[in-house]
Amino acid sequence: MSIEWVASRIKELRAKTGLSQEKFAFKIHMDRSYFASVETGNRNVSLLNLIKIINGLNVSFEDFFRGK
Amino acid sequence: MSIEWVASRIKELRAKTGLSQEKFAFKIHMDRSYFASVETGNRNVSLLNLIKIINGLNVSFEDFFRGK
DNA sequence: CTGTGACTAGAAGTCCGTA
DNA sequence: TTACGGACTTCTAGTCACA
Repeated sequence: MSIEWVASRIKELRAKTGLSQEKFAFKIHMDRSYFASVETGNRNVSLLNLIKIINGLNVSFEDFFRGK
Repeated sequence: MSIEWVASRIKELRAKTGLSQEKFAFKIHMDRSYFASVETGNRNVSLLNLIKIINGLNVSFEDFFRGK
C-alpha cells in the first residue's frame, strides 16, 4: 500500500465515472488543481479528503482497497 | 465512513494485538500522544500515517474497512 | 495506561493562471 | 483535459507537560 497505489486507483475509478478531473473535483467540492495533484500521487491526502473522494467515486472503502 | 469510525476501528484492532497505545506507537515509530489522539478521533490523520498504522495492525486495508 | 491542551514547523489545501 | 507553478491561508504532524 502506498500513496502511488491510492492515486492510480483514484484515477482508474474516476475515469470509470466518465467525469473529467475538473468535473469530478467540482462534484465533490474540491479544488481541481489539488485533486489533480492527488491523482498524480504528489500529495499526502488527509483522511477527510480521502473519504470525500471515495464517496464521490460511489464505491465502498472495502471495494476501493480490494485486492490490497 | 467517518474519522470516528476509523478511530474506533484502530482502537478495536490495536486492542486485539494485546499492545498498549504506548507499545503500539513505539512499534510503528509514532509518538504515543499523537497516536492516542488519532485513536480518540481527534485528528484528521494523513494517508501516510494511516498506512503506517494499518500496516502495524497486521491487517489488509480491505480487512480494515470490512463491512463499510 | 490513556487523554488533552498548547505549541511550532511545515504540509495540506485554495485560488489564480498557463501550456 | 491534464499537469504544473506561484502565492496565499488553513490545518496537520509531531512533541511536551500535565492530568
